[in-house]
Amino acid sequence: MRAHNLALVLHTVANSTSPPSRAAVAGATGLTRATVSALVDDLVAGGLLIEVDPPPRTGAGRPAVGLALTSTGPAGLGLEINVDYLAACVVDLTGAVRHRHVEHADQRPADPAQALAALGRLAAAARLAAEADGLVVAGAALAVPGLVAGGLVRVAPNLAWQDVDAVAALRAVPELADLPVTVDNEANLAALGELRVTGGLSNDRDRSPGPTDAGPSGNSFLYVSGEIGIGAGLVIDGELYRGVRGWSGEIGHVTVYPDGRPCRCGSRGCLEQYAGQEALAVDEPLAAAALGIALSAVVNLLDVPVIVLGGAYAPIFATLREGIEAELRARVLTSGLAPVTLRAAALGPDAAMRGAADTIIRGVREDPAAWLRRSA
Amino acid sequence: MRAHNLALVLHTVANSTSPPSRAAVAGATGLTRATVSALVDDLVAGGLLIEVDPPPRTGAGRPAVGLALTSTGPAGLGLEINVDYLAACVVDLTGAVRHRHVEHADQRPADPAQALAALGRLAAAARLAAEADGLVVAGAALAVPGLVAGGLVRVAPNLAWQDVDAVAALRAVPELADLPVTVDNEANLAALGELRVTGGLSNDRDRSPGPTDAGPSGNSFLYVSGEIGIGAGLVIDGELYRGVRGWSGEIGHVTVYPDGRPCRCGSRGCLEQYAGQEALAVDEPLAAAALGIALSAVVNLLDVPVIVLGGAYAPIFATLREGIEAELRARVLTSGLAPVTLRAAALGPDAAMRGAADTIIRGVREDPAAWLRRSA
DNA sequence: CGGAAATTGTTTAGTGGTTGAATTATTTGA
DNA sequence: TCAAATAATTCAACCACTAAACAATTTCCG
Repeated sequence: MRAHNLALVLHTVANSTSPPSRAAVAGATGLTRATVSALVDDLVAGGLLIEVDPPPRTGAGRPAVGLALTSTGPAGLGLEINVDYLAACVVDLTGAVRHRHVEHADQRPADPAQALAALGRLAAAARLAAEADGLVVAGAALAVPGLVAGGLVRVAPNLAWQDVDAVAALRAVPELADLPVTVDNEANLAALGELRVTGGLSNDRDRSPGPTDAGPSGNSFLYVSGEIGIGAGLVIDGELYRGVRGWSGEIGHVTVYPDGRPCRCGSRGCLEQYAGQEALAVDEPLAAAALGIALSAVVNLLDVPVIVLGGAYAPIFATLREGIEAELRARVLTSGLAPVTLRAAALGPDAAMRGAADTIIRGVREDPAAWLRRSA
Repeated sequence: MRAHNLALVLHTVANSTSPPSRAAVAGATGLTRATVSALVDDLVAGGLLIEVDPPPRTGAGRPAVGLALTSTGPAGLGLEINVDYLAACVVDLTGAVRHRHVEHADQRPADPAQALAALGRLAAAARLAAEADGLVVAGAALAVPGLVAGGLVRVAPNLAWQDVDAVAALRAVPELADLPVTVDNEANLAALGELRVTGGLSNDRDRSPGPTDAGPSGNSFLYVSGEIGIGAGLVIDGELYRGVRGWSGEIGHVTVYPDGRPCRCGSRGCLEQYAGQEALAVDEPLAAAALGIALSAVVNLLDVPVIVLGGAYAPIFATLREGIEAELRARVLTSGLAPVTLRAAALGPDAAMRGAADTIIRGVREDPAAWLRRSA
C-alpha cells in the first residue's frame, strides 16, 4: 500500500505542469496532506523529488513549497543498434536527454559479437559521463530491428542476426556488468518514446473521480515505423501492448493484396512489398493506399483513435496523408462516427533509443519503493 | 486494501479445482493464515463463500474445512436479443446456469420498444424464478448484435435499430427497475462466455511468484462470431479488450480483397462479403480463405495465440479448418516459431447470453467488498 | 498598521488491517 | 497412549492512513 501511494504521489508530481505543493498533490490524489507529507519526505530523502521555488503566488496563506522530479537521481540508459548506426543515450527522471552518443557505421558486415562489443563501449562511455553528472544509471534497454522473445533476439533480418543473446553480450562489458539490461523491438520502444513526448504527460486514466468512465481517447495510438521492414507499436491507455509472446506489431506482413507480390517471408501481398522503403521510393501513391488498407484493418479491429507515422514515413508525411486518409474513410466502419487522427511522429530517428531509456525511468516511477530500498 | 484482499481470496477459491482450506488459500495468496481466516469469515457471513466437506485427507493433522463459492448468493442475469430470438438466463456465483428462458420469434418486424418490452417480461420471469431459489440478482447485462457506445445501441443493422436506449427500456419494467443494467456487443460478450467455460478457470496471471515473467499463453484468444455480420471479441490475459471507444472487433469489415465485392458499409472487399452467412452457404472454401487472410492480419498485429470460431462457424468448423490454417501458415510471420491454435467455440448459441450473465458475477467477484456492504 | 482570514505544512491521537507467535483443536502413526 | 503434524483461532504489536488540532506565514481589509 505504501508502495502504491509512493508511486501515486510521484506520478502526480511528474504529470503536473508546474511544481505542485504537497497540498496540491493531496488534493489531486485524494490522500490527506499528512500522508502526502510523509510520502514526499521519503521521496525527497531517497533522491527522487526535490523542493523547488514555489510557483507564483495566488492569494492569501502560507506560501507553498514546489515539488519536482530530481535531475540528479536515477537515469535510464537507452541503447539502439540498427543497420547503419549504434546509439546510446541517458535520460534522467524528468525525461530530459542528458547524454547522447551516436556512431554511424554499417553493422551488416559485422557479426553480432563485434557489433555488440562496439555498442557496449558506447554504452559504457555514456554511463561514465552520466555518473560524472551525479546520475545513477538504474538500468539499460536495447532497441533492435527484429523479433524478440524470452530476452533473445530471435531474428533480425536486416542485421542478419538469429538467436542472439544481446543482453549477455552487453553485460559482458565490465562497466555494465551490474546493470539490469533488457531488449525489445525497435518499433515497440519507438512507440513508447513517442508516448513520452506527446501524450505521456496528460494521463487520462487517473483523472479526478468523475462519474462517467467512458474513457476519452486517452494515450492510445498505433506507431508505425517505416524502415526497410515495417514495424508497429501499439499503445493502449498509455501502456505498450507486446502480445502474448512479444511478437505483436508485425504490420509489415499483413496481407494487403492476397495474390500480390511475393514477399521474402514466403507469403504474398504483404504490406512491406508495397510500403517498405524500396517500394516507397518507386511509387508513393501505391504505398499510401497499401498503408491505408492495412491501417483500416487495425482500426476496425482495435478501435485505435490515433495513428502515428514514424521512421521513413515521418519526413514524407504530407504526401502520404491524403492517400491514407482516403482509404481510412472508405474502409473503417466507424469513420463516420469519429474520424481517425493521422499524424507524423514527433521524434526523429532517436525515438527508439529515447523509448528504451524511458522504459527504465518508467520502471523507477512505477515502483519508487524499490528505488528507495536500494538507495537506503 | 481490505477490498483488494477480499477479492484475492475469493479469486483463489474460485480458481481452485477442489475446495481449498483457509491454510491453502493463505499459501496461495501469500497472506497469513490469520488474515485469511478473518477475510474468509467476512465472505462467509456475507454469503459469498460456504464451508463444505473437506477434500480427501492427505496425512496427519487436523482436518481442513473446504471452501467453495455459494450457489445461493448473488447471481447474474444475462439477456440477449437477436434477429430470431430473445433469451434470458441466470448464472450463479459458481458459474452454473440456474435458469434459461428462450423465446423464438423474428424480431425484425417488431420495433425496438416492442422487442425490449418482450425481453423485459422474459427477464422479469427469470429474475422471479431465480429469487424463488434464494438467489439475489446483482445486475443484468444485455447482448445485442450491433455497435454500442456510451450505453446506447448506436446501430444494429440486422435489427434495423439506431440509437436505441435499451437500458432505459429494460429498467422501465417494474420488476427490473432496481437492477443495474448494461449493454454490450454480442461478440464481445460471447468471447467472455467462452473465456469462462474454457480458459477462465486457470488464471495464468497470478500464478506463484516465479522469476520468469515471459507469460505463457494465458487466457488470450480472439473469438470470431459468424452470423449475418461477422464480429469478434478479443480477450487478452483474461480481459476483454473493448477499444478506446468500445468499437473494437469489427473484423467483418476488414478488407480482404481491396478491389473486391462492394459491401453495404460502402467499402469494397470486406470479409463479410466472403465469409458472412450468405457467402458461406455458396462457397465454403472461399470463406475459409478469406477468414484465413483476415485472421492472419490479426495474429501478425496482435500475436494472439488462439482463435475460436463461434456462431455459424462452429458447426462447420471441420470443413473450414484446413482452408484457414493454410492461410495462417503462409501469412503469419511467426507461424514457424509457434503455430496458431484454431478451435471451435465450446458454447453454442448461448455464448453471448452466458457471457452477459458472467459480466455481472465477474463484477461481484472483483469487488466483493461492495457486495458485503450491500448485504450487510 | 494591525488583526482577521486564508493557506500550507506538521504534529498527535486514533483506527483499520496485517503480521507473527503462541494457543487450541483434531487427526495419524509409532 | 503419546508424539508429530496440520488446521484454525486468539492476541499483542505494528504499519500506514485519517482526522483534527496546531503552527507558520502570507494576504486582505479596515
